[in-house]
Amino acid sequence: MRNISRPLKTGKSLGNDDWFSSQLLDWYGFNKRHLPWRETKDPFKIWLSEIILQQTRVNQGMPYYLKFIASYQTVQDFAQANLDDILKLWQGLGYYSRARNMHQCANAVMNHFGGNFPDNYAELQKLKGIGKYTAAAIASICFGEAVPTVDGNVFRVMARLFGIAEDIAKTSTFKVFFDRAKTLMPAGHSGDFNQAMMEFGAMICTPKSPECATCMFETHCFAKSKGLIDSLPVKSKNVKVRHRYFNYYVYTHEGQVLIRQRSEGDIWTGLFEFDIEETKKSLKSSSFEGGKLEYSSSEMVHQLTHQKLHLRFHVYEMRSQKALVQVGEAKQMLMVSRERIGDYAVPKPIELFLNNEFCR
DNA sequence: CTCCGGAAGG
DNA sequence: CCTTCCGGAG
Repeated sequence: MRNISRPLKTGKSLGNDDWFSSQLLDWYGFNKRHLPWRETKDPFKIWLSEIILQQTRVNQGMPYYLKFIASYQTVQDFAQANLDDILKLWQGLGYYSRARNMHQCANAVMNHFGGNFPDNYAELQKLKGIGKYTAAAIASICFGEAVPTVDGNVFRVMARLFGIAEDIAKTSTFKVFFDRAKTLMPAGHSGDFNQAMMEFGAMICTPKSPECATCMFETHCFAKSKGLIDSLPVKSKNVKVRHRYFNYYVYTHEGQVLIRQRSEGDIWTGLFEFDIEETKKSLKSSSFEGGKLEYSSSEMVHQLTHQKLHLRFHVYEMRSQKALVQVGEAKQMLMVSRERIGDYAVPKPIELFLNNEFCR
């Protein structure tokens, strides 16, 4: 990438008229990454990319964006798709409610807006999965509306440059950043300005070890001059991790296996898994008497922000096909062949088990 | 291990 | 206002 950071003219201050935005847009023009969703203003593609990029870095989201665009060219295609197929494409990306909300959103666009996304900030926010951030992204990029996208990057860039020390975890702080960002937006360039702010936060003003040496705002940056780079933005946190113990029972017979779709109200809604017994304390050794225990895996740990999952897999070989069918009916499970498990969306640790231990 | 991050639901 | 939803990077 070219480094086009330029020294600042003297006598200018950040946030003064459009000096800040012209510097930022200049930097963006030379240094932006050329990403597929930056080649279009199609609301469907912008919507898709923005939902994928929520809580997800570009490098991780890219293959998913390409898969989705290859499978669904329009919001109509997406709306008509089967939710299970969408979840399968989404597998591994996390926060699966995003995929379910997208399906609802696409159907609302078809049924209430004639297949066209609404063209403004307020209406966009009425759609499932579209909040203030995504509505601002679509409204500014696709329709030129002057609304700022305040995401983690924007919080960080502005908190550091301007020395805004309000706690970004508090809801009320959002308006402080939103209003300030809006005053900085250059007329007629809201989409590029928003993308430039976020790109700058992702490439230069990063959470850890930002590239202050190549930053064109270095000499005017509040945090840099005060030595507060590592303490801005201010973000309170209250993380208490809950331990959970998932005992999985994998019932098999001659290449057939039983799986079940997870219901609402917990993690991994809509994804498939094996028969599960959740225990309070530690994992159980084994408990199923209906088949021959072939194998028990070692404990697998899967760390989420608020949960630490302890998983163990017990593989049982049933005596007969009939026995397997009976268990499946009793436990309301679906019988599939090992080769077809890949057609179903599964959580990350199940995918790891399948790839590393079960289907080898 | 810790940290990061939009939207929904309570 | 607070908590929950997920996986990857450092």
